[in-house]
This record gives sequence, structure tokens and C-alpha cells, in this order.
Amino acid sequence: MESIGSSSERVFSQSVEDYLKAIYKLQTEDGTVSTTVLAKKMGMTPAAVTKMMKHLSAVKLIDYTRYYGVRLTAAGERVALEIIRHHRLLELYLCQALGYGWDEVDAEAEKLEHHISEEFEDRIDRMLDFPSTDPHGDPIPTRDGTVTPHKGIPLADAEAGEIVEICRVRDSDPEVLRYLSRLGMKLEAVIEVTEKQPFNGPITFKIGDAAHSIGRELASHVFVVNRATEAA
Amino acid sequence: MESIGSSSERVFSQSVEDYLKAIYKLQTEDGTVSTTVLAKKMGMTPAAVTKMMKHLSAVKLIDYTRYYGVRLTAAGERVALEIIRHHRLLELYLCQALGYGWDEVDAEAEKLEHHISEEFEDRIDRMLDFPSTDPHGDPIPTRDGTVTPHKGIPLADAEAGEIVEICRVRDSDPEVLRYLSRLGMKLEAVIEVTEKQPFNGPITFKIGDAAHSIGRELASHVFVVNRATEAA
DNA sequence: GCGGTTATTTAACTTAGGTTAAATTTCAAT
DNA sequence: ATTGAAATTTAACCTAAGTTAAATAACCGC
Repeated sequence: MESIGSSSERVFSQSVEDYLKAIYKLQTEDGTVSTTVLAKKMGMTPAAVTKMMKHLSAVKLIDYTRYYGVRLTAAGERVALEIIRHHRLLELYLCQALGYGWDEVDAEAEKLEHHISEEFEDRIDRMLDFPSTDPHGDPIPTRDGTVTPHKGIPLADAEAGEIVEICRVRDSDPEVLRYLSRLGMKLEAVIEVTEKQPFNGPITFKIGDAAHSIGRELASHVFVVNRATEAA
Repeated sequence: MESIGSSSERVFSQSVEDYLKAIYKLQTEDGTVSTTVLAKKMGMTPAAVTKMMKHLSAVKLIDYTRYYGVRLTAAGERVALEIIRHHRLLELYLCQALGYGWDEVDAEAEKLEHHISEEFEDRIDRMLDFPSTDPHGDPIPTRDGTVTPHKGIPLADAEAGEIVEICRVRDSDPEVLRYLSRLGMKLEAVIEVTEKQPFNGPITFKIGDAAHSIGRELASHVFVVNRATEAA
């Protein structure tokens, strides 16, 4: 009798995993993913991307039509979500168990996500009591690849007068995250939108007593839920 | 003004690190390390080893004399010890913080040791209260590369009648470690050597009430200190 | 000090994952 | 329908790290 659950010990290269993750992230926003966009995201030349696309296509992780971009197959998506799950679990673990700041976790998780075992994944998952979001409010995919999309809207789209709660920050730049922290913008912080300048101008708001304003671009990376709406 | 302590972000490949670690371990036992022995340890062909030796020599991590084997330079030893430090800190962390068994930690640490940051290293070191030995009793090198050799002798060399305490088990095979656990042979277990069969025969001993015997070979991987001697 | 076994190195080749530069395809705009 | 810019792919090349097979050096016994 053979051992049954002898799980999946490192089947894909780090490079392959990184490509799949990048494709996943791009396609959830843009549908299908072009070579150039992917190349930009990966910090590589388009030529390198094309070559990898052929490989991923050959091993059935993506559907690839020459000149027309790429989508993950079900198999490819499984792999991508597994890596993203590793990443987000690690981020949360680093915060909770080791006292990392939310600005530091991305870089560390980026490296470790490819190298932890299923055992490790399960243990930190249990230790964190099966969490559903990471320190930036991103959903942690479940073991079987389900990911519940978050409910918030970009702060940039909130109206003046609204009172909202921060539920997600879609940015991993440590500088940006530290800046936001300094303004008191952490997860679950409640803020009141006081003003929106026209022509894509800055958004002004209050957190507690303090008033701040940030640019529209940055505000589009901060996701919020309306406290009234949320209750409904 | 440039940032000063922007520490050493991944300078060597995993492969290089693995070679250096292997050389370190072999040379502390055998002095100088031959191509064939290293090849065996690394699970590679001698030809691959020769090639890598040339490279490591070129970048001054080893002293290499064609046909005569290899020794680490001071720089090479620093790198090796850094990796070993990572490995052993990780092993202990996995046991203490995540509940791993001592038979499971080696494999996991083997993968992670190459990918953790100095930050991570420092944090788990602190969390473990700056430990000096790992779950198998191996010394953890300090940050500056000092390693205090352990004091024990092989159980195989203990005399009948001696009462000794287990201080180190030099074996990472999970099967072996589980077997030893089943016999009650953990670190700090006290055992009484009752008999040594001649012609390299088995060693018989008592742990608590239970009596066991193990082969001389295995007994040479278990290190012990004499309780009387230790006090002195 | 000769000769054969063994250890070691060299040579030629492989694969994965990159690069640059040239060729090709797509697409939008006339 | 054509054309030219932008996107994409192809071709030729590079490096790191491995392989096998052949050549060479070291060492041990006589």
C-alpha cells in the first residue's frame, strides 16, 4: 500500500511560481494578460516572458494564444492561489508571531512563500486560528483554493461626508505603508471624508482629531467600507 | 550619505551555500576535504564538484589545490557558519514555536535556511532567548561566527557501568530519530550503560526502568556526558 | 621505480532562465 | 485597403549548475 497524502513536494520552480502568481493578480483585474504588462510586473524583458509562456502553456498551466495574451488554466490557478495563500499566511504570521510591521512583511514573505512545506503552512494556519485576511486586508485563499473577494470600495470613490472604515490597503511599498501608518491609517481605522478636491485633487479626511489629505492616486489604493452600509 | 548597515542581501546562490556548509562539516572532522567525499555528501558527481571548487576558489571562499582537496578560507567559513546558524536556529524555532518533532525539523530548515533575512534571524534568536544549542544538541554558531564545540563523547565509547546523560544526537534521518525517541533517548535523558558486547557488538543500557540495546554504529552517533565528570 | 587502481580533472553536452537585436504580427488611423 | 507604430515573437547568445565519458595524476604494493 502506497502512502496516499504524500503531498506535492516542490513541483514547480520558483520562477514558474512567480509567473503564475503575477498572471493571477493581473488577470483578476484585466481579464487576459499581455506579454508586455507581465514583463513589466516581473521586471523582465518581453522576450523572456514569451519563452516562459510557451513553457507554461506546454505544461498546461496557462492557455496561451500567440500575440493574444494568456489566462491561467484551472491547474495554473490552483498553483497561483497556493502561493498567494503561503504569502498571506506568512505575512500575518510574521506580524502576529514575530512582531514584524506591516511594511516589512511583504519582502520577507516574498522569499519564504516558495520554500515552506504543507506541514508548515498547516501549522501556522492553525496557530493563527485559520485567519481569513492578511495584515493588509487581503483575503487568504483557503487550502482548496477559494478566495472570498473583499467588499470595500476605494477611498477615492467615497463621497464627502461619508464615515468609513479602512478594510484593505493594496500597496506593498514599505515607504507608502509607513506613511499611511503615520497618518493613523491602519486596518479598521475609522475615517470621515471631509472634502474631495475637484480635477482629481486630494481627498481630505479626519481620523480621530487629526485631519489629513492624500492624493487621489494613493486614495485609490486604500479600500473602505461605509459603516452604515456595512451594518445592512 | 549612503546607508551603512544595509546588510548582505543574498550574495551567494543556494548551491554555493550548500557546498560551503558541506565543506565546513567535513573539514571539522577530516581536516581537508576531498572531491569524492564532498561529491558523495552532496549527492553529485565528482565532476560537478570540481567545477564548483574552481568557482569557489576564484571567489576566494576556499583554498583549492588541484588533486589535493579543499579548505574554507576565513570568508568561506563565515558564510558556512551563517548558514549553519540559520539552520539550527530554525530547527529550534520550529520545535519551540510551532510544535515540530525533532525528526521533522531538519528537512524544513534545510529549505528555509537559505531564504530568511537577517531580520528574521534576529527575531527568532530573540524570541528563543538567544539559545546555544538546537534540538539535536548541536551548537548554534553566534552571529559573529563563534561556535563552542560540545563536550560529549560517543555513547559507543562509554564504559559499562557508566551513568551518562545524552547531550547530542548526530543524525538527521527522521527514521533514526523516531526510533531513538521510542527508546526514550531524548536530550538530557539519563542512561546507565549496562553492557558492551565484544567485537563491536551492541551496547545495552537502561533508561528509567526500560532496558534496550542498540548497535555500535548507531551508538557512535549519540553523544553523552558522564554525570560525575560533568560536575567536575 | 614500475604499474595498475583509484581519485580527480577536463571536455563536450544539457537544461533553465535570462539577455539583445532582428523579424513579424496586430491594430488604429487615415 | 494601407501603412506605420507598438506589441510580440524569434533567433542567437549567455551563465549557472548539472551530466557522462575520456584523459590524467596520485598513490600503493611489489
